[in-house]
Amino acid sequence: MFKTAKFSRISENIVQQIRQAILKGELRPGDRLPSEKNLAENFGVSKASLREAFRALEALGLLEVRQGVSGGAFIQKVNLETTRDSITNYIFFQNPSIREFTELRSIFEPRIAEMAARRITDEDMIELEANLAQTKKELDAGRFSYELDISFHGKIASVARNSLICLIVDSMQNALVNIKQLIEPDLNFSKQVYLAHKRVFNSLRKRDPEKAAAEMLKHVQDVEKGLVKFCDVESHHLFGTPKELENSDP
Amino acid sequence: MFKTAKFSRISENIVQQIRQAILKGELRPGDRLPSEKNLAENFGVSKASLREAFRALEALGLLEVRQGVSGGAFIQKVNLETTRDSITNYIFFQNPSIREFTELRSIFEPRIAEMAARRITDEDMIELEANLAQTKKELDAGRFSYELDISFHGKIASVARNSLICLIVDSMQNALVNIKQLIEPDLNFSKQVYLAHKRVFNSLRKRDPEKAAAEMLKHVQDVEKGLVKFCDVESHHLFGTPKELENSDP
DNA sequence: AATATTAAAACATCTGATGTTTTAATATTT
DNA sequence: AAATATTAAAACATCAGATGTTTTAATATT
Repeated sequence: MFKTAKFSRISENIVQQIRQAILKGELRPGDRLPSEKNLAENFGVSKASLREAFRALEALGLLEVRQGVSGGAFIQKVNLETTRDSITNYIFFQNPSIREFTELRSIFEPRIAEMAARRITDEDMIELEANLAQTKKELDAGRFSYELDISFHGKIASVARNSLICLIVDSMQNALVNIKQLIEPDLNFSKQVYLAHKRVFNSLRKRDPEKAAAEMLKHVQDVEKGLVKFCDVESHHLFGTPKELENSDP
Repeated sequence: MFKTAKFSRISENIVQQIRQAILKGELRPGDRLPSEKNLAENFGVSKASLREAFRALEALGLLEVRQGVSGGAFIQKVNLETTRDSITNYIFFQNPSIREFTELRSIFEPRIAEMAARRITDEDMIELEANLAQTKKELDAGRFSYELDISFHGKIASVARNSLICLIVDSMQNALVNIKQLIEPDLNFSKQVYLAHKRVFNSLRKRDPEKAAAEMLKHVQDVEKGLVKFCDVESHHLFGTPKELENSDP
């Protein structure tokens, strides 16, 4: 099934062969690879090298290795979390300004809200309402839940019925959490977010695309203002000033 | 510097410790970790386990390991390619419909063109012009270059001066290539793309945001029509029908 | 000063032994 | 017969140590 490993690093060669087999459709989610011992023999490499390849494939989200008698290496569908984490890593080093961030969100969040207003079902509304109720509860207890914030935007994205959009929204939201968690949660800010979410929801309930888009745009822009206020006002960057991230030799 | 490794899989534990150290700013791009031997001793693990962790970190784009006397494990900035490949993997399994794809591109490509029209410099124009000239040359030779297509959209995204937008455009464009390469390049389609790019460029040159947005929207929608025509019209999915991707037991 | 040689640092790979997890199969009990 | 407990084997996890390869800084030579 596989060619003998050659070229530079063996594990990398194996990773590429398996990734290609997946992209070509020869290996599919759920498929189990032969046992370490057998596969190492097939590839003509040692167990150690094969295991290094497995760790890389796991990091990419393409493989899951389980112990036990019915265990082994199973091909996996790459999931949202893996992809989002990769994007978060990238954004961390890119260290975009809050302006860049808001610019992007201003582009797609209103459009998503618009789409959601057209496509929302009664079940979706129930879920969003539950989210708002929970958020209110947290707020009354003096807390702000990042999970609920992510989940609100994520739910709207999912109502738009577009998996690509879901990925982007989730990733951006996730990156935002990384900054928000560094800030002491300001209760007034939290309340503003809650009220904005509520206004968006009301527009969705009325199935009013234009209003939904307008409310969402305002929300995104208000969040930016909040972020700029809390963050290092000099830098306006999410993960510290660019200078701090420059390379240093001790 | 590092705690002794505990919990489930040792390599995963090490990956998390190093990733956290990076996100906390304790490790920065260019930093060199101690040698395999020393670091394994520090962590209290075997060389094999440490190497597995290294392979995972390399897959995530966070580390580069080099051989030789001045070699070692160096922390890296996660680059665009790594992130884009991760997104491509996700999109492969998600297998979005061409409609979803176009829907997303319709949202941001026009806005990007609009931004580019406001921010474009003379140097940018020269680069775009060179891209068009090359595309024309290829076209006259009866060829169509995916690289040039990617590069055109990528360049406009870069003119918008927003790294997040660059990532998204590049990723989507990259995923599109995966499908386009499966299709025999239709010369008429190629020519349409070229002419559309030219119209977008002309709007940018005139620094006319509205026109640029309108031309770009039309281009994206025309590309969809082309894709739908070439692809399996039944499925309208980029990577084969969803049925084909279902799990199978041989 | 330029070039060739060399030696050492650091990773790359392999082998084989031992330990741990998981579960299917079996045995036992109720 | 059904529920429960036991067991054994499959498969991965980890380790230790030997050997090989790459790369380059240091040295020697021209």
